[in-house]
Amino acid sequence: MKNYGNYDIIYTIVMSIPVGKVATYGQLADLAGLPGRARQVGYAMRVLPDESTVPWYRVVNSKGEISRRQGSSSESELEQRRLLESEGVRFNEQNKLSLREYQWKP
DNA sequence: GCAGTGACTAGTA
DNA sequence: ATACTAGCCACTG
Repeated sequence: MKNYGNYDIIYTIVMSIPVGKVATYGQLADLAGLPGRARQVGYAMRVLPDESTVPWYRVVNSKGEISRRQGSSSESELEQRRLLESEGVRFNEQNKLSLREYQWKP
């Protein structure tokens, strides 16, 4: 089995995001001691197994939008939005959320 | 080993 | 508001 690098640090930080809050890929990279490596955070989320308890859906991009996987249907995107809305996060008419309002500030 | 890819981002136009 | 760029670097074939 592959190691996929050591993403445990990233997963640990993601699991500490409070309910109803979000974090950006770049923010998580900084917190994990990997400044400028937001793409690695994205990869860490991509390889998460479905049965994982890591709240991947609380991770959004720097514009407050939900980032799309390659070739994804709109369903996974809607699922993420639905999970966030179930925690009280509200999206505007442009399918964006307010980082000023919801971004986690550790 | 090398080139292409990408749940990213800050900058520029 | 959109579009393109450079920088980023683990992973893949």
